[in-house]
Formats: sequence, structure tokens, C-alpha cells
Amino acid sequence: MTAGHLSSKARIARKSTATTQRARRPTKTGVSKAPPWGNALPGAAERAEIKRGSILREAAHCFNRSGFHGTSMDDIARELHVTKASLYRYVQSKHDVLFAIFNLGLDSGFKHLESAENSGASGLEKLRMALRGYLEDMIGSLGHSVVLLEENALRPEQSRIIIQRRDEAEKRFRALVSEGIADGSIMPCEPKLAIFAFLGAVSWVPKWYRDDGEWSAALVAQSLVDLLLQGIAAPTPKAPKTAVRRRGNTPKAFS
Amino acid sequence: MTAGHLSSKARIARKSTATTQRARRPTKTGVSKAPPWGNALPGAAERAEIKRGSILREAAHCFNRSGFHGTSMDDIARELHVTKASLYRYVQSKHDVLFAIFNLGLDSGFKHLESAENSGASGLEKLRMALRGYLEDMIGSLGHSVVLLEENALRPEQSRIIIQRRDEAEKRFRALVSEGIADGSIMPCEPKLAIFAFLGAVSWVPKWYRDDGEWSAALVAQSLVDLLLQGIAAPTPKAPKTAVRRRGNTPKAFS
DNA sequence: GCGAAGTTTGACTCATCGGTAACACCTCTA
DNA sequence: TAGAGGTGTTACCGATGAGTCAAACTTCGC
Repeated sequence: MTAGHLSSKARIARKSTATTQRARRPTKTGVSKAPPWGNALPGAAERAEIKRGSILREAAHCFNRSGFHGTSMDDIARELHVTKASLYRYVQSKHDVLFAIFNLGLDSGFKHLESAENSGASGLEKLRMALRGYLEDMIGSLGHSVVLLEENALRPEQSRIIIQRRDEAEKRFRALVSEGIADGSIMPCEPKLAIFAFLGAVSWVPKWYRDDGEWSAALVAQSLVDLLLQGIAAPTPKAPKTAVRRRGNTPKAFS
Repeated sequence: MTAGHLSSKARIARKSTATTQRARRPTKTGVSKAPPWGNALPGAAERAEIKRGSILREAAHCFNRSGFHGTSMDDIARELHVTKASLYRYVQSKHDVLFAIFNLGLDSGFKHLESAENSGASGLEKLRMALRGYLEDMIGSLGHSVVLLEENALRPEQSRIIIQRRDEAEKRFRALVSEGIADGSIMPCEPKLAIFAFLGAVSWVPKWYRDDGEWSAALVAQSLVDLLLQGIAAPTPKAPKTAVRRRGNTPKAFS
């Protein structure tokens, strides 16, 4: 979560953290006066955060299936076996939900981008790490969020922030391609086009991936990214420095 | 709603074709009695067909930007400088529009699939032709339709038809991969995964492609597909049979 | 068990949207 | 120029959905 983009939204989240920190406040007297919020509220705040997470996860699932406008708050509530009204204790609005989901996905992207950039590997391998980590989160821990879709459904203010973050991420992905071309691990190509193609293929996965299918998230993430990167990897006349080069696109676990 | 809605929908389309065929009907007498519809109606029917096409094209554009549920009939009408009500002279319902757009995209896919299959080229080159043709239509003549998206917005009956056609198309794409593996033009890989990846990257293009950008539709289609297919193309120790192998992914026209 | 905090709910408001119908207009032919 | 067919429009209806609110219920320390 970047800057002040959740200033108004922050009401709920901020409250919970603040309360948590206040939990072990000093007792005024020697009497064993446990603070009234000492036990109750921290647990409550924690529960609330979990519930909010469930809402976001379920909403991501629904949005992914039927789109933002095609999903009603009642739909999400029904899936969680509560009523619509109770959702509004944990989220501020439907747009708030979408905005949070976008940010979750982008957070994941930046996380893997950063760890890749700091890895010291070649441009190609950095790109592999970043894409793979992002995709694995996308279809694993996150609820199949298609982050780059439906940005037009956001409020202008939120849209500005999301598009800016997304552009920043795309820029850093492209930079990895350029780095790879410079260090010889990637064939000369148009970084912009390559990244569009890769992010397209990656963003498409939640559309067809099934949790109960025969392929695990990790397997799909690895195989798909390897397959894509083969398209721009430089031929390897000499064995590359450290990275393992997989030959072929069918890792062991495929049927 | 499921049963009779097609028969009633057919009214508009059927009428126009029927009328067209009836235009040269035999005159009852020897008198030069030009049939009252002989000139007027064919022209009118033709105009109506053009207008319907405009609606579909504009709707595809809107759906692509804001999604099916995020686009109102008023939005489409406004874009065409008419009122919502007048749209309903040319389309039966909003779902009718979506269904028609899906079918337009699928028609294009099958068209290029067929001509590729009959080309006698290698599996790799057939795949290249099919993907490239499809993508070029997608961002060229068709209005940026993302055919594979929003299929849940369709009515059950229509959804059945579209998903069946889409599955058929995917099957034939995968068959091209298998053919390529068999004839040695494509490296061993999982055809299902490869096609998912390629169709994802291709379907994503309308999300970022701009008509007024620096890249032409033909250029994008060629470059993107070449880049993707490099990922599964077999290494070419000997010069390949007939097909031109482009080296690198940056055709002449790229900046 | 009491009371207070936190939580869920049913019942409501208001706006939007798909679709319809009656009417008005425009453009050709006779 | 009369009138007929096709075309577009204004005004409307019913349904759906986001979001609110006061009241009921649950939980938990005491």
C-alpha cells in the first residue's frame, strides 16, 4: 500500500492496528484491573481483519468470474453465508473492495519484482523469478485476482493510483528485459511488446486455472513462465553462469 | 426464455435475407410493374445490416473497455449519436449483441484455423498463420473484441453454444501444436499449456492496443505471434523447408 | 446472570438500466 | 403532393442493486 491513497478508507484498518498497540496499556492501580479492551478488542480486531480478508478473497473470485459490475454485493455475501449489510462493517464500499484487490495484486507484483532485482542473477533469470512469483501468488494465495482488468470500474481518484502503480510495475518488468539484452541473456527484442505478451499470458491464467485441476499452482507458474521466456532467451552456446537451464517445457510433474 | 427466444430473435435477420431473395420475384403481369420493394427494400435492408454492424462494433469497443455489465445500452447509443430505443430496431436485446460479438470473433478464429489447416505447411507455420490471422482481425476489422471474456454474462442457452465453439477452436489449435511436435517443427511441450499461454497473450492485446498508436495492427500481430512461437519452435540446425524464419523479434518497422 | 461491546439482520431508499410503446419524422414512389 | 414504409424519439415501466439504519442478537468480562 503506497502513500495516502487510502486516507478515507484507512478508517477501519487504522482503527484496528491502533487498538492492538494500545492493548497492553499500564494499569492505573495495583488492582488486577484488566483493561476492558485488553482481551476483547485485540481478538475482535484480529477477527475483523480476517473477515475483511475473506471478503476480499471471495470478491476477487466473483469479480474474476462475472466481472465487477456483474457481481453484486449480495452475491459476495451469499457466498460467505452472511447478508449484504454485514459486509459493510468490514468494507467501506464496493469500490473499496475492488481497490483493495488491485492493491493486493500489485503488492505481490512489486514484492517479487524487488526480490528479483536484488538477486544478482542475469536479466533473464530475474525476469523469470519475478513473473513466476507473481503468477504463483495470483493463482495461489490470492483469490485468482485479475489485477489488470476492470481498471475502468474504479473511481477516478483510485484509478489514477492503480494505473500509476501498474505502469511503474510494467516499467520495471521492461527494465529487466533491457538488462537481459545488455548482459546477453536475452535476445534483442522490443521490451514493451515482450512484456505485454508475457503479462497477457500470465494475467489470463486465472481465467482457466482450476484449483481442483490436475496441475498445481507452482507447476503451472513454472511451466508457463519457462515456456514464455524460451521465446526471448538467447541461445546458449556456452553453459550459462549459475542458473539452471531447463531443457524443454515439460517439467517432471506433467502428465 | 430459453426456448423461443432464438426463434423470435430471428425475425430481424431472417426478414432481411428473405426480403433480399424475394426482390427479384416474378411480376404478375406483363406491365413494367417494378415491385414496390424491388429498389427500396434491398437498399433499406442493406442499410439496416450496416447499422447493425456499427452497433456490434461499437458495443465490442465498449464491452472491451468497461465490460458487459459495465456498459449500458445508452452508452452504446450515445457513442453512435442516437438514442437507446432506436438500437432496438436492429438488435433484439443486449444479450443478443454480446452473443453476436462472440460469434463474430469465433467466426474469425475458425476461418484462419481452416485456411491454416489446408495450407500444407508445418505444424509450427500453421499455428503461426492461424494465430496471426486471428489476432489481426481482432484488433483490426473487428472492434477489439475480447471474445473469450465475459462468457458468464451470456444466457445459458447462448453460453452453451459459445463455450462449445470455443472449446472446438482450442482443440484445433492444440492439434496444430501436436502436429508440429510430430513433424519436428515444434519442441516437445504440453499443447494445452502452450495454447492457453498463446491465446492469453493474444486475447490480452485488445486491452493495450491503440488504433492511434505507433504500431499497426499487422505489425503487432506478426511480432507478437513470432515472439510467442519462438518459445516452442524447434531449433533449426538445417535451414527449414520453405517458410521464412525471421531471426530476432524486431521486424523492420519497429522503432 | 448483567451489562456493554461488537455483530448481524430485515426493511428501507434512491438511482440506474433494460426494454416497450406511442408518436413524430423523413424519404421515397406514384 | 399524398401517403406509405421505414426510422428515430420521448416518456415511461419494472427490476435490480448499492448503501443505510434501527433494532435484534451474540459474546464476554465481571
